[in-house]
Amino acid sequence: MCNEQYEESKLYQIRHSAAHIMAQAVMEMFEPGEAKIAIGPPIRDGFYYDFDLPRNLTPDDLKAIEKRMRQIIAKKEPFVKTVVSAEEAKEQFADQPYKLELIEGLEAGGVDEYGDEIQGETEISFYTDGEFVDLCRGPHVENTGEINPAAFKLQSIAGAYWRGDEKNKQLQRIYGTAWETKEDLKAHLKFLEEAKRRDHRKLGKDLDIFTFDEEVGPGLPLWTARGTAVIEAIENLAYETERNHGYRNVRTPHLTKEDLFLRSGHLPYYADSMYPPMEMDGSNYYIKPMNCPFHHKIYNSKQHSYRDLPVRLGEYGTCYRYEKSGELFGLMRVRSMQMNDAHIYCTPDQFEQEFIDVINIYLEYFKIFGIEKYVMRLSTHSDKGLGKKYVDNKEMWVKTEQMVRDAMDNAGVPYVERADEAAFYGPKIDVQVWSAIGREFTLATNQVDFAVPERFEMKYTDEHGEEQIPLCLHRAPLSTHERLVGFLLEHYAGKFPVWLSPEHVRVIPITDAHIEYAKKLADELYAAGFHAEADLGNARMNAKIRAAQKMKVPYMLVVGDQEMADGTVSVRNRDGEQMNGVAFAEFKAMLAEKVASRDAEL
RNA sequence: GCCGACGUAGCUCAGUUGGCAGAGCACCCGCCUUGUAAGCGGGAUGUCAUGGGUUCAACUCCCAUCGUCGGCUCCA
Repeated sequence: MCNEQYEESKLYQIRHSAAHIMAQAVMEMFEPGEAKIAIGPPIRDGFYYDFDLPRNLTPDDLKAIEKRMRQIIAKKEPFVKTVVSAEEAKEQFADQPYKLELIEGLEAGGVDEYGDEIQGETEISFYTDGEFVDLCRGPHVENTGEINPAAFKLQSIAGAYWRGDEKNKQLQRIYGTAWETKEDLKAHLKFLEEAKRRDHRKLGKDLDIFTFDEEVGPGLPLWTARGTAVIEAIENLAYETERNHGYRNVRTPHLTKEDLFLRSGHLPYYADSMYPPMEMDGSNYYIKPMNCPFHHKIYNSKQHSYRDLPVRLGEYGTCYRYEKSGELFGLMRVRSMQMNDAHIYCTPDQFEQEFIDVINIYLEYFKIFGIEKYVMRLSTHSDKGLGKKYVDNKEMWVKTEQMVRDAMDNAGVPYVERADEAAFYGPKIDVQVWSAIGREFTLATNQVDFAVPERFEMKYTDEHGEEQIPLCLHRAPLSTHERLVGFLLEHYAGKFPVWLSPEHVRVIPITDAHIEYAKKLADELYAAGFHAEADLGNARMNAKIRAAQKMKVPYMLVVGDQEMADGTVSVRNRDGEQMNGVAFAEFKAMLAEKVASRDAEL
């Protein structure tokens, strides 16, 4: 459901009304004037309300609040709208500082009670149900009885900064979910359970892809042999694709003197998210949080003619960023990451083609991975951020943003624009994707950099023999290994296509008599470059098949007397399809073709 | 970093008012010699996250630290 439809739906009113009823129930828990209320909008699947309370809420409180909400619902109190003047509003909420701030915002105009910009006349209104009055533009259901008492549930308590600013006071937020029917609620809770099963953190453990260890440190994943197999398949794809698009690979160190990051301009902006420096021989050395400046130095290591451009330097570089502890999230936000990085140096004339070529690389990858739902987002600067978040050069911002728009429009690639989301050195196209369980991620990025080439004094000689400054593109179509594998685990629910699979094939002997043969086949497959294992454990064949199924191994080779006698295998795929009497050489050839083709089907 | 919850075997989890640390799966051993999603029997498995404290006695109560999770903030 798109936003506009949602905002006009009954469900939206139900959730909005449930938020009011919840606030009412919370207010009743405290002495008059003790509980301060902030805002409480509907959100996807539910609603929340923010409170400033004399004590912290506990999970037990949620049960009591739910109970009280059901009592309010039973009263069938009508929701009544009253349009008031700013003065009346201030009088009503004299002891509610957050509401007063909102009213002042409404009075000043241009901003609604959630801080979003609004157009047209600002009308201040109340919604009243029973004893409870809230500053609200509505709409709501007719009366509290329209909320199904069996179709809502309070879910969690969280801290949330007033107006989303960490300099402000942190409020207590209660999240709830509300639906029209009990069945809808049950379905939603079931979906949440299902999402847990498809969570990359669980799948990563079950499928033995990666692990974290407290002694190693938070946000520092360890890739197992199986995980590394997946990563290497991705790297092969990247190297092959980039080769086809004219990239050259480079390699750079993990450490550098601070001078480099001072020149790049990163240090003043990002020192907080870098690991602290190591002092050595009178210099401060930093572990690299990005690869860019190294590539710039490689560009600068020799002269360039316009005839050499574009120069495209690629590297799967490992970077380290000190993400704040609360920001870490499985493989999706980590402190060590290997980026599918590359920098393209080109003339302004070449910009459009280069930019679109990067977009085309995305599209190639999305096709291979079967990623159908994505949104390209053009992130632009904001004037208020100039000189702070953004390089202070408005002319270049406006110019490069238009260059990106033109490139996207001319290529016919749809995108949305979002202001105040750019990198500090230029506008960018981020690609948002959604995993199978609905989680949104920025996967790929394609960034224009008009600032750094000048800082690094990068040059090329044009056809008139004059020195020019190139443009730079930063791009990471496959994101980082960490984020991509995390995403793909959820995207495929662990059922990797054969070419990406951590284990292509598992050989299963039927009895002890076939162990040697099974081992021989697995060794031969491994030597031929496949990820092959033999299950030689003390268990029945059926149990071994079950184990392989649970690991989502695409192919199982079951071998017994028959197969040993005639040099064949019984091929079973993870969809349960079975082919008996396949010559081993034939299977090997089929697997080789399957892996090379990157075919999604078994 | 902030608010809150949680941390017991490799995994998933139980553990009563403070009184001998448990189950299933996995693992190891044995039996069976098996034909496409769990054969049977036996066995080993713990710094109850870490460090303090209270107590005759702490997995259990208190404090601190570390880590994870749900959010907020952030994501070059």
